[in-house]
Amino acid sequence: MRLSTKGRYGVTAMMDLAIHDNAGPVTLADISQCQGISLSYLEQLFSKLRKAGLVEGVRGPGGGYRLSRPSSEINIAEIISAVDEKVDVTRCSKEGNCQGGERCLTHDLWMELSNRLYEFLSGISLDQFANRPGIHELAIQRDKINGRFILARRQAEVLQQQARSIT
Amino acid sequence: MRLSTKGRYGVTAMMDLAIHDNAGPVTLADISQCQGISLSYLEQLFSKLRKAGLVEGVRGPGGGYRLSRPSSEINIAEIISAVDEKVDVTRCSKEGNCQGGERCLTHDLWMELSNRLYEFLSGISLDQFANRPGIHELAIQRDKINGRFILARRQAEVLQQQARSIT
DNA sequence: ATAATTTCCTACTAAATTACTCAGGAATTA
DNA sequence: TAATTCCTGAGTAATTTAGTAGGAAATTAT
Repeated sequence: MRLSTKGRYGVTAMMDLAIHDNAGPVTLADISQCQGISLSYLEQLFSKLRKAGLVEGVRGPGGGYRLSRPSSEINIAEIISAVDEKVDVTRCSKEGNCQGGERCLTHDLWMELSNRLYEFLSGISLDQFANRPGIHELAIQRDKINGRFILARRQAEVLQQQARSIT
Repeated sequence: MRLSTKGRYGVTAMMDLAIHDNAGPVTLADISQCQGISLSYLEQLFSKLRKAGLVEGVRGPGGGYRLSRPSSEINIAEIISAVDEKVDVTRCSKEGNCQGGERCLTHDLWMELSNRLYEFLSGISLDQFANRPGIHELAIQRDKINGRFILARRQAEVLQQQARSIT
């Protein structure tokens, strides 16, 4: 059993979006800098996440990515199977050359196992991790260290809009 | 998330041992032929299974492998982590360059997730699959098709011993 | 004693996957 | 118009997977 870096990156990045969800879109440049993942690689991963309908991209300055659903409605299984290829079951299903029922036997075994695995992972939602006590504070603290002022930026935008409405 | 062929082969082969457990050691040649896995590759996998204390090898004619514990005391997690390398957690633990607590955050996330995953898989024992209704009959039927007379062979041995004890 | 059968061990290799880099295009905002 | 961001595709080095090859050591049957 292997939890590939691909899947890890995917979930970690989605965690990041979940934490900064109320503060506007998150840029891949920020995630790249904070987590030490190459920007282009992140772009490829997010291309898959977007195609799976998990995130939405916003182009242009001030843009970035945001979750397309609330984090309580996104589970780990979805993320991993969007980014990684799906768990593939026995050869049997591909080649279809079941010999005397034997192949079908192990086929069923793996079907059941991967189903149960999927069920298990889909029972864990993103917000279950993102909303754990103390995490938000930690995230803000870390953002400051990494020179990532997403919340401050958001606040500045709000103030600018207020200023505009006055003039 | 990927369930590598390595892990699949491992579990499938162990299933085979579990099913034929009461009929003496199972040769890798039999498994190789039945499941279409290369013999040398199986040998490598079983080397790992043996080092993990899951199977015992018996050399010479009539030899093979047998489970070193009853199949009810062997679980899927053990097999997979014996054959596959272990689930590795974030880079953090390796390089130890946690920046401002951020890396440690995702580290904890993955630790928890992989722990839960491991717990889940270790809750599924080998005999849970091997002793499902109808499987034993299917296995015997399949063995005949593949020219695999392990039960017959065992019976012959018993008869020979009886014959010897008479003379 | 010899031959056959099996595990056991090590080193090599082709194919696939992973984790990137690079080079640019398209949309949006300042 | 310039800057910023997403978006796309093509290429690439390192690693892993899945398998070959060749043999040594232990055991049993003849």
